[in-house]
Amino acid sequence: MTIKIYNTLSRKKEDFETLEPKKASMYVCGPTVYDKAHVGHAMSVLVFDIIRRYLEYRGYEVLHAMNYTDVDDKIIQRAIIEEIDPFDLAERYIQEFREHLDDLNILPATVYPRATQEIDHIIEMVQGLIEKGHAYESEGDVYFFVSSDDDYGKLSGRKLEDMQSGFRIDVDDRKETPMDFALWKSSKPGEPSWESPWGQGRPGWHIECSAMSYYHLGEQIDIHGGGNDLVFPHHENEIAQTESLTGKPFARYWVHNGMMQLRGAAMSKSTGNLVTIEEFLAQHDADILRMMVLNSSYRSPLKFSDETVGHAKKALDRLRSALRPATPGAAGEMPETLEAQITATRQGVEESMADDINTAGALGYLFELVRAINYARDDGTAPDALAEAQRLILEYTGIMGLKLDHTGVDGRSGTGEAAPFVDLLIELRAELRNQKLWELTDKVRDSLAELGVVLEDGKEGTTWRWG
RNA sequence: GGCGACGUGGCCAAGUGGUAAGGCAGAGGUCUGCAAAACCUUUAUCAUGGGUUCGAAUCCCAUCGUCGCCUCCA
Repeated sequence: MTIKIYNTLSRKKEDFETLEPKKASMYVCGPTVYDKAHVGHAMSVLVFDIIRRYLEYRGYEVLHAMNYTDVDDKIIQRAIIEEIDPFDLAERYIQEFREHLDDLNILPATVYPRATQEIDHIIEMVQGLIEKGHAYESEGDVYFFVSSDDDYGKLSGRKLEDMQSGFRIDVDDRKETPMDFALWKSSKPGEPSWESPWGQGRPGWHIECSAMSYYHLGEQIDIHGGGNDLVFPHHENEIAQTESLTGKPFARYWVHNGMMQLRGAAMSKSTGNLVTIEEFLAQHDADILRMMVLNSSYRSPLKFSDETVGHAKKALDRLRSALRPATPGAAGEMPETLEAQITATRQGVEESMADDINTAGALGYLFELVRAINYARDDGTAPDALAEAQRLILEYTGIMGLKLDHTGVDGRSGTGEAAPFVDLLIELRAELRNQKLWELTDKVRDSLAELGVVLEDGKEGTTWRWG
């Protein structure tokens, strides 16, 4: 089945065809590390993790690069305020981000390039652009000459004339034209800087990604991704730089995720409208955030609120409900409805995922299978006869990166070490039930519930799970 | 002001030409000491107004509204 993916460049879904068969190169713009990352960053990382997992499921070998911008104005500013070395500051947040990636069950990228470790490549690229007449040096800065790029604006759909007419009067004499952007910035005393043919300085924001993509993945790549707030100017400028140098199309598919919204506005570091990943994970299972992303379109805005978080949690519980074992002693055969639903789900999920990674559509089919499984269990279907459908749930949720095991808020996992104690309480409670001491019976259940343990009395006895 | 995206039931959200998936919440029921869970039944004509078409949530135009970008931001 052909994979279709939405390309920001063409504003259409396109058939996914890689430069090399069965190999996909993907460069995703990572964070600028000057502060704690928020769940919006996590969303972006999750989206591309899901895409990557899906491509691997479809047999692609994925070369995946995610960068850290570890030198820029914000980092320098922040370092001055905190009176620490900017490199230490960046390092601290990179380490923190790495831990988040791990907690969020993100597959490790092939490479994690950083601007400060690619200075030679960046300088080489800037020089190449100057030689080709696409950039010029001015008082120690180097600017990209936007007018030299005849298709500048093609990604964001802007025309140079429109932008310049609406542009504020820019009194920067160092630039030829107002839209020109810095490839290399001369440094002030005390700022991090590197030797260059144009004096001491540091790279501009956009060039680092062009350079890192070029040197780690090649002149041309299959997927270039990031949040849709990066379309302009960041990705527009990356295209301008790379294509002006190579004369070839840069990325085949430009993929952008929508913004996470909090209180009606995009989460943003600069406005402080955010929930950090740290705060989120202190209270919730990582699967919940992934579920929120999965249950909507990756390109649309995603609302973050107590309510939407709650929805995701419920949806996860529902998926897990399908994995509960068959009723003890059940020996029934697989009902036809379940068999039919397995086929329908398999087909539906495959079609949905191939259609621009439509995870929400795919989940719809999984939930239908959940219902069929639960129905079959109630109907007395034997464990073996449930197993195939349950395996399918695990297989597909696995492709989406869900774990479905329950890790409690404070790290207790699965049935874990608390199990013998809970079992003991259930045993005692069974005795109370026999004696019809309902008040005490209910008290045990309520008290356990407060500790996060949910008791459920069924025909074959009491079962429990983390709630 | 310019560019782009979007507007589906109480909430979240699929569906891009043939009479609306799924989740949550709600109502009724089965089961249960009660509850929970699970299961069954049930709840929409797709922002508004025009147009194209045998037929539109789905295409076109207009209006209203929301969001993003145009300065650093996933």
